[in-house]
Amino acid sequence: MRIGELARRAGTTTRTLRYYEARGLLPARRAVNGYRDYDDGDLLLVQQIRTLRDFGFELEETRPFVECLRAGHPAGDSCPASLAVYRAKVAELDALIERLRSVRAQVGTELARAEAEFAAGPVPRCQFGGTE
Amino acid sequence: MRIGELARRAGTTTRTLRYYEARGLLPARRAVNGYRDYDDGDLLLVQQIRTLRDFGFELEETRPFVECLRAGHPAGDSCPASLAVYRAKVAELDALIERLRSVRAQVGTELARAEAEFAAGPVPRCQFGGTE
DNA sequence: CCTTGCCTTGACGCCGACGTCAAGGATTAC
DNA sequence: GTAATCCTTGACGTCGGCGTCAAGGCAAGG
Repeated sequence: MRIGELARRAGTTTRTLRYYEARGLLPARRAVNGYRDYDDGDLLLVQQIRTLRDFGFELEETRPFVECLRAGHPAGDSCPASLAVYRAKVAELDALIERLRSVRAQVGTELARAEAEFAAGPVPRCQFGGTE
Repeated sequence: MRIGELARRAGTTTRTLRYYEARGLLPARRAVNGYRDYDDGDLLLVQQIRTLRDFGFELEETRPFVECLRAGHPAGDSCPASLAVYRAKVAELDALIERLRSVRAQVGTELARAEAEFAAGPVPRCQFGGTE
């Protein structure tokens, strides 16, 4: 299949697929006319990349999975390097979530405090208490 | 005080302060020689911005707080517009945390599954079970 | 007078993952 | 034959928040 069809079937764009090729993630055979020529295996590669990207993986982090598939393994995560990326990502997510929870708590506290002050003293515009 | 001192006292750089000025967040008076001239109120503005930035607020989201302070209010969050930003940020954080928790769970599940397969069947390299 | 260290503006660089446009060749539909 | 739709490569644009460099002005100490 050609690049347009692969893009449609993978739910992405031709620009994205060419970008992946430029990054060395998706090498393409060429037809005699120079057109890129893909098969169903390439579709699997793209789907693997897209799935991980949707999870928030950076493109480089998908490389072990892609190479694992290209090496003939049944799944992208059938290789040690992929598992290492999984573990790092889980740790990264745990740390990030904890940080965000902390920030959320602090912002929530500030919000509550500011709302309380708002309910108590409705906007002191002037220290002499002008009526305007 | 001049820009270098303000930067030091605020724990940031002169480049950052000039950037804030260019964005209209930190207008600066000028001395006769053209040097920017700041006072302690400006330090408060910068500290307000940095605090919110550390929380993950975008620069534009700090604007209501800064304008609130510049309007003479005691705190950056003494104004309705600031409270609105707080509320939006809390909602945004809640949604983000929930998404990340979902991703974390899925990645954790995939990791566990892949590890289990790894322990069970150690790398089927060839469908004929070659010894190499 | 000269050096050092502050300050000024202007402008390009960076990062990631593409979007978008341009110029031109190939293919397909009618 | 020709128009519409694909494909090719190349290259610049986007976004946020600055970093970094360049060329030059201003002030103070020795």
